[in-house]
Amino acid sequence: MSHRRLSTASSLSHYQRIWKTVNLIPKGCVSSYGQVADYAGLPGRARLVGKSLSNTPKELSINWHRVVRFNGEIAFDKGSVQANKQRDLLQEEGVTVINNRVKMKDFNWQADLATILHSLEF
DNA sequence: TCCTTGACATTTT
DNA sequence: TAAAATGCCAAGG
Repeated sequence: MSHRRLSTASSLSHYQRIWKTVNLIPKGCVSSYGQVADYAGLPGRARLVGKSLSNTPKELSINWHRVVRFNGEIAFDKGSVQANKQRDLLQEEGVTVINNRVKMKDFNWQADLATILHSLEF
């Protein structure tokens, strides 16, 4: 194969960019699907973030639990196995989860541009 | 190529 | 505060 291009604008696929961005979220912080999409260079593609996380290969070990909805709500149904798992993982990191929801004002990740630009190597 | 789905977001009722 | 309507667009069938 002489030349293969995974996507039009980057050598990284959308999924790979998303996984990489998610792993930039610091311990003890959370981010929203839309925010991750923006930082990954895919504005307006929040749903794609969810899709890529659901398709994450097990061997990649992504910090999926640090991604919640824009209002701080955990995306899974309250009381579901997945929601409880995510809540436990977050609380282990010091993130308070009350009624299936995180206080975004307190825990939302504020990334600086330099971190993003440096980490995504484009 | 068309149609549906989705771990979402924003605006309007 | 809550629910509904809309917008969004890559993937998969």
